[in-house]
Amino acid sequence: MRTTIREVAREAGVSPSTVSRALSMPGLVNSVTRERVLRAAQRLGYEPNRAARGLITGKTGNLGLIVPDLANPFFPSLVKGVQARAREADYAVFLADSDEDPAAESDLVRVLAKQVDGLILCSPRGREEDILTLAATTTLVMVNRRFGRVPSVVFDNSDGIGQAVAHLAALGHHRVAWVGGPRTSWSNRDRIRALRSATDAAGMDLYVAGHFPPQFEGGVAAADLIVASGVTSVIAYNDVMALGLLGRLRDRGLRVPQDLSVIGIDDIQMSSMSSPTLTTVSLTKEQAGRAAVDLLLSLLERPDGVRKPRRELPTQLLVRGSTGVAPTD
Amino acid sequence: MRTTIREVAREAGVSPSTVSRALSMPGLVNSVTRERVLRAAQRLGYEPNRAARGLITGKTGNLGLIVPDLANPFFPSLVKGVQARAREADYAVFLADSDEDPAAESDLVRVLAKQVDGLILCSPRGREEDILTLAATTTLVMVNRRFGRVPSVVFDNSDGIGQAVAHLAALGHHRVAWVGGPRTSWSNRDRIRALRSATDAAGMDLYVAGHFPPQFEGGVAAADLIVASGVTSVIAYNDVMALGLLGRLRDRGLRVPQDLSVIGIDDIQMSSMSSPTLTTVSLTKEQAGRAAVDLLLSLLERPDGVRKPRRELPTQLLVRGSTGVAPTD
DNA sequence: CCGAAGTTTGAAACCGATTGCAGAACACTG
DNA sequence: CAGTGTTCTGCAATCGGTTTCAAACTTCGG
Repeated sequence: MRTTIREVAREAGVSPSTVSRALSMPGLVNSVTRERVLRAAQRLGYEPNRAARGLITGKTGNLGLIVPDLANPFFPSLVKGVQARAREADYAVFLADSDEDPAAESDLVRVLAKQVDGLILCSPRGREEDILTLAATTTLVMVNRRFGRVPSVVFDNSDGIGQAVAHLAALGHHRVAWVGGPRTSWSNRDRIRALRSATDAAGMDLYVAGHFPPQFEGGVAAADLIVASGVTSVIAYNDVMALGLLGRLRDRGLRVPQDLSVIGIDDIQMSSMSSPTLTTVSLTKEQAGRAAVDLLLSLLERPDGVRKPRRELPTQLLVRGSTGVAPTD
Repeated sequence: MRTTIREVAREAGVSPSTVSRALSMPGLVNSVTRERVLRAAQRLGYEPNRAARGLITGKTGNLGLIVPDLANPFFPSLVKGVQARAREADYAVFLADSDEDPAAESDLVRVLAKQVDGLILCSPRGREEDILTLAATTTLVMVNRRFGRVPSVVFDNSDGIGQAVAHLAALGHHRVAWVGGPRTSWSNRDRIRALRSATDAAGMDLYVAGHFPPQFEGGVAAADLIVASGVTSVIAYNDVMALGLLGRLRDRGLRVPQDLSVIGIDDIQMSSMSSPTLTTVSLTKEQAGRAAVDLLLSLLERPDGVRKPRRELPTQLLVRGSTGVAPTD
């Protein structure tokens, strides 16, 4: 049986109220009494019961995190960041994986929302109105998506993709292809917009290969289109797809980067392990997790007066082995 | 403000006690009353407050899951399984990542243990006595490790590795190397034991290349030892290491599987995407997550009388592109 | 038709904390 | 020394459920 506040009170010779105050509003209790209480609590190994506290304060001390697919290597890093930051702030994290299923997602959200103080939601494809409804009743932060006044943490795709295009231009490339992710994904739209303006500015030709599932197979599927299009360089929606691309290109006997330069986005672990290693726009995924928690916590503290309910995280091109000078042909 | 049991009671014209009973012990209340209560609850969208319920029942309805490193592709699958099964049983899951740090781990455990009904622990390297102490005060299930009477879910390494050795033997290999994982990891010890008895039985020579970190770099580091040892085949502690091995072998100009056959263990996604694709001992990771939850829930129901507090999951060799007939030389 | 047994229901206590309110103790002012 | 503030502490109510206990009402056998 766990020790209760009453036992601590008895041990310290004070009332439970005093114990409660000594622990959570130390200023309100005489310093010698406080000392006595703290020692008693220490001696008995007392830790307040969160459920009981939550019952009266209305706070649970928990955060919820919903991701579409943990198997996608982007998310574990994010989760780690959320986890770590939440722990520092003494919050515990409920994790839910919606398996890319919007229906499951809204169920999860509904169940989870009741048990947490706030939610972090990665829902690249959920309907905007659903999210708005949710945001009206729950404190939430979106990751990797932005619309309306919903607080969010996103990456500065523009900057990273700008760097990538500049890198390709510097290597003498004039034609670049885009291997797109899911049509409905916010970040896919954001990235292609960024890419368009970068290639326009650099005077490069852009070939858009359309939309593919954001998995290895998606990259494989896109490869032949890319080759046929006659570009000398390609940027993929994410690293996993870029790796699929590399695999298929190798199978077809094309050399990367001699024949074709390839750039991914994300900087997942595997991208430094492929051969050639993958040049990629690195996203600070753990940072994003931490930032989302920070934002959420400040929203919980003062629901209205948060200066910047939208955070944008830096991105950085990492040049590795999959990009090289354009073929002279 | 959420609707409380009292509002439902008023709406249905009964007392709160009756509402409580109608919902959680339906047999104890008259069927027409029950109907009325259920309809009222429905109408008001009532959902019991878990904290309040937990306060009196002593149950939280939550499970805790502690993994050493989410970035290791083995774990996301496990987490998904745990998640999915827990949701079916109407439990929520607290996830904690200990970052491979045993000290952090015991902190996490202590914090988490108070907020959950039971814990699932993946702690390949934690001290046995710590885990035993913990098991004495908390209902817990270990995954991928087994000792004492602590309930556990493990894989049948023996079978899978037996299949791998038989496969190699059938291809004409007589010498096989083992690329070991962390010295202190339980599954590493279990696997090498299984491998020893399989190679002995098959009359094959076994070269043990020692211990390496269970990451890509570990496989890279082991590669040259393997080559120098003159074996024709190699089994790695896990897929990530096997991929590292493949990478380094390619860099050195060796052909897989013509010069050397490589087998991994885990069947992570990436292993079907490498080139060559990786022959591997497939572990049913999601199954393991589900099994751990099942075991945990049955332990919670009847703390003593669980027939089999240790579950062993099947393993299956998947033959892909990285194994072939032994070089004739 | 009465008493015993069985059903249903509600009142009230309780889980373990927090907090509004009021009284006690003490210091300070005039 | 009375009067007025401060500071500190305890009582009791409260959060939203569950559960014990007993009362009220049925049902049934004799």
